Amino acid sequence: MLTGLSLFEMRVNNRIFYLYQMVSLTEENYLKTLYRLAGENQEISVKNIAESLNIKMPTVNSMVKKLAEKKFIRYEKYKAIELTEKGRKQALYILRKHRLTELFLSEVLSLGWEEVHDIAEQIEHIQSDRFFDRIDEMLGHPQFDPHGEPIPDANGKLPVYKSFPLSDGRINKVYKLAGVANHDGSFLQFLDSLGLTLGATIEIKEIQEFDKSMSVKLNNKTKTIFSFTVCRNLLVM
Amino acid sequence: MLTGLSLFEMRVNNRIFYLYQMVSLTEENYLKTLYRLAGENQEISVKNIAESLNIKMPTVNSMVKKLAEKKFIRYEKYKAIELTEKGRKQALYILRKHRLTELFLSEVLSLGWEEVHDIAEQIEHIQSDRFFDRIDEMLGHPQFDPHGEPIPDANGKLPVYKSFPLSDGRINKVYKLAGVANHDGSFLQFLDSLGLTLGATIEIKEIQEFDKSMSVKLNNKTKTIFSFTVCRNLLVM
DNA sequence: ATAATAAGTTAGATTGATCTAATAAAATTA
DNA sequence: TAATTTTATTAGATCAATCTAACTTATTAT
Repeated sequence: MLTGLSLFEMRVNNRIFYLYQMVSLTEENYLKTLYRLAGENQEISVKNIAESLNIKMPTVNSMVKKLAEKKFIRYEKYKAIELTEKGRKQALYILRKHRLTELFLSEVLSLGWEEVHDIAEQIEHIQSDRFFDRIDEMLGHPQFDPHGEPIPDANGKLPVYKSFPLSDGRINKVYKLAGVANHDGSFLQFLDSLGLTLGATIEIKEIQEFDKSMSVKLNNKTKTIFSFTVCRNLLVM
Repeated sequence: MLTGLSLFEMRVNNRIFYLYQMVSLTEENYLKTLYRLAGENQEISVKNIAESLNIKMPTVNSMVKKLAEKKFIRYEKYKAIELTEKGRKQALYILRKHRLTELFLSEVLSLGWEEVHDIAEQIEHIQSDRFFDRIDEMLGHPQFDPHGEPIPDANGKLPVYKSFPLSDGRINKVYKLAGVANHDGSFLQFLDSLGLTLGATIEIKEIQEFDKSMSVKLNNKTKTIFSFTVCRNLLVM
């Protein structure tokens, strides 16, 4: 079934033509998966795609050839797959629709966050910019969903995260390390020894009233305790 | 693509089993069309279906066989096609989703009534009773859409029209002739001469203050003027 | 470095929804 | 009623998305 459209640039005799190209529901789902894998720093391989979409490798193989023909990805036999700018844009377009829908279902229709995903998986393929723009408006052009995931804007631009000190964080929330406020060697060494690199996750488990120290879980593995000073110097988002 | 589910009754060894049967998006669209044709008192023929759905007759022919196997319709070669009770229920289920969606898009998302249909055609196939029940709730369980079309309830029951005299109607609304309060031959002849049969549409264009006469448009074609007496005797819904 | 294992590819089949061309039945007109 | 026209059906092709089985290339382990 054909669902989406993609703006397609074509050069003939040195002149540029723009035309809309149909994108099937299946293709949209592949692009979404490719984008997600790339974001998770996983290799975009035939195997990974097949597992993500729960289909067999030969199916992925032929689809990947089609997506390459349509210039959504770069693909050479036996090599790793890469999204092109066009593919990334298309993926972000769907992602926008998905996240706006989730937020809408949750905020406006008061559906539970757990049931919202499956419905959004269906609605994200609806072809109507007006529909999603209205939802976007109604929600006040949100930049992040309740999981802290960024919502691309109408031009496919991702909002920039604004980081803040971990000490401003809330209990039971998961943050990502975005930077440090203190660049002393000893502090950086301390982080190193805990395996805390940029992008590492920090979950706040407990906060002590008396000294504002925090019990945290790092990268969903190591548990430890951070003093208020440490918390103030860790910039997260 | 599989979208909907249909409750299916099966008898084995005199025992009844219920199971859910998949209904494809295409099948849903056929059922909708069949129901509409039946409602318009058009013959449900291969040709009519083909024209409605803008596909070729042989395609319809094979689909019709499949729908018959699934017990959504009764079909015999060269004979007229009939919806079964199961088919009718399924059609009403989709119709409900369609009309609730239209109303929702118009009332809640403030989309124009003209742009609402195409979006609803897509959303009606979303598989989530929770989603549509929420919308239904939010709209206060509406029984009719802005065109006066009935919205089936969650059990597939159509609301009963309550007819009222056209003289109680409002400007710019479209009504359907449901009966007459005066059965005099001359009155009926008058209606006849205007091509006003049961189900004919009457749109109120203007209402004169001084004598309550109405400028109306009949069947979206003929324009004329009805006296208050005529309006009082036309029962519409 | 070679053997074993994992990942990727090709070939060919299947299913659902569609088509065209050819044929058959039903309805209409002369 | 016979001829003509309309409608319905059958047969066979195509296309997208999927599969299994068999084969090839790349990676890993011994």
